[in-house]
Amino acid sequence: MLAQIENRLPSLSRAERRVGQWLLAHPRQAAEATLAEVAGACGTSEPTVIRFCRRLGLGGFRELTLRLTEALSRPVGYVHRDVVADDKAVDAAIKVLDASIQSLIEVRAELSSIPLERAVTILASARQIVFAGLGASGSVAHDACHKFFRLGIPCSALTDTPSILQYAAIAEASDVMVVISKTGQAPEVVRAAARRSGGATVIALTDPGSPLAREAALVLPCLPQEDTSVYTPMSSRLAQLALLDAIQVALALALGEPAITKLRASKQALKRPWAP
Amino acid sequence: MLAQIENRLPSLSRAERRVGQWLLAHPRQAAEATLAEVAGACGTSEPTVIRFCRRLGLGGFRELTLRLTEALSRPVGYVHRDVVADDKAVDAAIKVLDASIQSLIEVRAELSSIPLERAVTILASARQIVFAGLGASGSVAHDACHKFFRLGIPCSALTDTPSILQYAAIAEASDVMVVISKTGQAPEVVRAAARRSGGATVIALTDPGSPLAREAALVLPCLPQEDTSVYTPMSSRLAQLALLDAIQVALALALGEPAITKLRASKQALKRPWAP
DNA sequence: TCAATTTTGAAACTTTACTACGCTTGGTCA
DNA sequence: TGACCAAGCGTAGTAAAGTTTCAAAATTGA
Repeated sequence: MLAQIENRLPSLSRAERRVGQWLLAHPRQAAEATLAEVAGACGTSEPTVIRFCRRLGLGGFRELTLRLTEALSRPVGYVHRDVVADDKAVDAAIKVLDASIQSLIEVRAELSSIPLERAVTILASARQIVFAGLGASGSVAHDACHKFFRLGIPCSALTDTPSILQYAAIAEASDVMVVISKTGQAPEVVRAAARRSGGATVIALTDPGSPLAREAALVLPCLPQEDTSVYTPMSSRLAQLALLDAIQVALALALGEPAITKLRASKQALKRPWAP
Repeated sequence: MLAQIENRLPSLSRAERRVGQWLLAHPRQAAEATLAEVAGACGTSEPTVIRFCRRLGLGGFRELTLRLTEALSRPVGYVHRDVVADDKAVDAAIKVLDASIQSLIEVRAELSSIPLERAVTILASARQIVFAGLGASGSVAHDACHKFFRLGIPCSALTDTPSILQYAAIAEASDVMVVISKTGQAPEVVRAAARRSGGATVIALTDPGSPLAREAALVLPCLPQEDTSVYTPMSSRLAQLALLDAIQVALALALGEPAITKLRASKQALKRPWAP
C-alpha cells in the first residue's frame, strides 16, 4: 500500500501529493486519524483527501485507513537486492528468485484492495472470455486462456494487434475482454478497449493510472515497477499470473459444481492417456 | 485480538456474546462492515455492539475494525492450506498465493543443487535456442522465448507436436532445445528429443525420473506436485518461469557486455515509442 | 411476588465521511 | 496580450456513520 502511494506520487497534483507525502511520513498516525485530521495535517481540504483515495483505486477514506493499518501490521520480508555484474550464477539466481517471491508477497498483501469479487461476478456471467496482450503479456494471456477454459467457459487468447482490433469490432455485450498490459499505453490496445462493439465488458490488468485503465470497467492494478537494473526481469509478469490463478480459483468456487466437475475431468484427461 | 474476544466470550451477556461469536465467525466481513451492519448481522442493536467494544477495552467501534484488520493481515506463514468450497473469494485467493509463494521458496532452496552453471555454459554457445512445450508448458515456452531473445540469441517457441517433430528433424549440432514438460511422458515430445538430428543439445525442465529426462543432456528438475485438490492450480508453472528467469539473468551475466547492451536497448525500445 | 439490578433497544444527538458546486489558477490559442 | 478553457481546489451542505441518553424489558435475589 505504502509502496503504491509512493509509486503514484509523481502523477498526482500538488495538494494530493502533499497528502501522499504526509501519509508516507506519518503512516501510523494516519491510520488512526479522521478525515478532518488528515486534511488539517496536510494543510488541505477534506475533498482533496477523498479524491486522493479514489485516485488510488480505493472506495473512500474509510478504506484508506483499513489498507493503512493492514500495511503497518505486516513485517517486511525478502528484500530485493540488485544483481550486479560480478555475481556468480547462483547468487544472481537467488536474487532473481527473491525478487519474484517478494513481488508475489506484495500481491498477497494487496489482495484485499483488489476488486476480486467484482471480477469474479463479471467473469461468471461471461458468454466468452477473450484474453488480450502483446509481447510478454501475450504469454500471460495464453496462460490465462489455458487456465480458464478448463472451467468450461469459451476462452481465447489474442496476442497481436490486428486480431485484438478485429475481435473488438465483433465483441458482443455478454463477452468479457481481459486486457493485459504492463504500461497500459499501447495505443492500439487502448483503442480496441475503447471501441469495442456491443458494450462488452473490459477488465484490465494494468497500471491504474494508464489510458487503458480509463477504458476498463474494472481494473486489476499492476504497478509497473521501475527497472532498477538491466538484469531485473519483469517479475511483474509472475504477479499477473499468480493473480489470474487466484481469480480462476475464486471463479471456480463461484460457479460451483458444474465448473468443478469440468476441472476434475480436465485434470483426469491428462493422466497418462498415452500409457498402455 | 480474535483470541482475546474468544477469551472474553464467557463473561459477556447474551446479546454481547452473540456479537463476539459473529465476529469470530466472520472476521473479514466484520472488518469492512459498518456498525449498523454488524448490529444487524448479530440480530442486536448498535449500542450493544459499542458496549461490546468498550468491554474489550477498546475506544469504540472504529477501533474494533482497526484491531480486526490488523489481526487479519498478520502473516500466518505461507503454509499451504487447501481451498475449500465455502471459502470466500479473498480467502481462496490468499491460499492460492500462499501456495505459489511456497513453491518459489522451494525452488530458491533447491537452487544450489540445480546445474545452473552447466545450463548457462550450454546456452551461452547456442546458435539458436528452441523452447518446446505442449499445453500449459506452451505458455512457459513462449514466455522463455520472449525473455531469451532479448539477449540477442535467436530463439523460437514451439508449442504443438508437429512443429516440435519437424524441428527435431532439422536441428543442428550447435542448437539447444529446451523441452518443458511437467510429466516428461508425452511420447511425441520424448521422441522428438530422442531423434533430434545433428546432435543438438537437449535441456529438459521436467520430472527427473521421466522418459524425457533420460533423453536430455541436462535436466532442470521440476517435481510434479501431486494434486491435493481440484482447485489447486499448477503453481509448478510459476516455479518453471521463475527458474527460467534466473537462468536468463545468469546467462546475461555470462555473456557479458554485448548481451547487456542488447538487453538495455530492448528495454529502451519499450519506453513509450508512441508518445510524441 | 416484588423491588433491585442488569440488560437491552429506540430515539436523539454528534461526529465523520462524502458530494455538489463554484471559485481560482495555470495554460492555450487567437 | 487577452479571452477562454480546463484542471485543481476548497466552501458549504448532505447523508451516513458512530455515540450517548434514557426508559422499557428481562433477570435476579429475597
